[in-house]
Amino acid sequence: MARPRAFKDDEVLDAAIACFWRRGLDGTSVRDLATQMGISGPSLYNAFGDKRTLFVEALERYAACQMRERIERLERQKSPKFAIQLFFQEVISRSITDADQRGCLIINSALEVAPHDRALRKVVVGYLGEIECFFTRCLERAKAAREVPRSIEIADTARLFLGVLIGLRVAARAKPDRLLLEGMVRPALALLDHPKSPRKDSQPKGASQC
Amino acid sequence: MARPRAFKDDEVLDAAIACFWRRGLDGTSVRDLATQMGISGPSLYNAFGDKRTLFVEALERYAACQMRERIERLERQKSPKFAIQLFFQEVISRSITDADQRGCLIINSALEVAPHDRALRKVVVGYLGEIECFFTRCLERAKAAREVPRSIEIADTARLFLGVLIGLRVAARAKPDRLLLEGMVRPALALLDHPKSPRKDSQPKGASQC
DNA sequence: CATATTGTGTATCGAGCGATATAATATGAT
DNA sequence: ATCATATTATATCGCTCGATACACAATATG
Repeated sequence: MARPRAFKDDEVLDAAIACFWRRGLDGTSVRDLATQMGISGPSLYNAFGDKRTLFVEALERYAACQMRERIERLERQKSPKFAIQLFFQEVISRSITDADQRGCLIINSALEVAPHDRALRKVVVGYLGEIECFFTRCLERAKAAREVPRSIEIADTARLFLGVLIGLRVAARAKPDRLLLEGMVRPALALLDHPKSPRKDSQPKGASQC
Repeated sequence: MARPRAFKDDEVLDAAIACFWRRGLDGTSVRDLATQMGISGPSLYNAFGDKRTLFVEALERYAACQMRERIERLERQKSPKFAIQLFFQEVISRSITDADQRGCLIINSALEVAPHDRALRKVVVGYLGEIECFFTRCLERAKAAREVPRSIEIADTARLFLGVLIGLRVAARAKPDRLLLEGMVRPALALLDHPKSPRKDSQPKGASQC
């Protein structure tokens, strides 16, 4: 029995995500947020508490709309091995396309805010764990389906993929170069191929440029 | 023919490194810097220009004293394969020991400042390139010495190691857990082992905890 | 319609930011 | 010793930060 909101929470939250994604938590001012969200400062505080709380909600919505969306969509693939390949292909594609070089909000937060904020660290670690579990599930299914070599160590390989993903997204913020990013991923994905598969082994010769 | 500095540039620069390493460029105030460096604000500006210039110099000194020191020291190892293994072992050890979870200043900067600062991006990309080249050189030597399988693709494997290193250092800032970090690295380093090596293949069974 | 309750916009709070004007201080060259 | 020059500390600049006090606007219930 009072005046209703003049905006939808999810829509302004998307604008907040855009801000935090580009500039991080500290790099985004409340004024930036209010402007991009199309509301005024006090409305922001009234609806979301304070800046940090808004960040937590934006991060959660990001996780749902970006990370989990991709995971669930790819996991509907018939081939779990192909799901993993598509995952990296998609991330690389996004990374070299994005003009703002935003990377991944979760991974950006792992570096920016996790070390200084215990509560947020737990949240971020949880999201990273979800990604690792996606890899784990895919690897289990792939192994059961004989899509990958029997010798693969699932837990460690999932951790490797998580590491490569993080490395990929961070490297892309500084150097969004397709050669670099695909080169990073290729030897990791090659672990999924059967060792006796057809060898197209010819490698470019010559000394390195170092 | 004037009043001499009351401090040594390198010493106060080390204090500046400590600040930037813990809190980043934006997270460190000039007052923090001056206090930790043991000098006053105007002295800082007189000696180093402005905050960003100080950061560039601190980053360069970090690269010299931390990154290149490790690279050059490990490259004096007889075995290039062992050099790579030691590299990761050392980084993991530091990562889980560091109470402040500072990670690597270069990698932190790749994420914090590189996307928004063209000049600094080139600097950071240069440092990352030095790391990649370290891996490349080690792999070339290892291959020539038959320490690693002939089938290894040097360029991509070096990129993978760079990616895993970045992933490792970022993940460690959020979750400095030995199991996770060593698990990440293990399958990557396993690429360096000869495929026919003794199989200690027994893997822990059971479903994952996801 | 009247009232209670909530959302909104203007204007502003104190605090901290990066950077400096100013003047006193300390040294090498003459 | 004196001067020229560079370094130093105090105090403060204008600005932006996150967060709010306040008054007004809009709706559900009586």
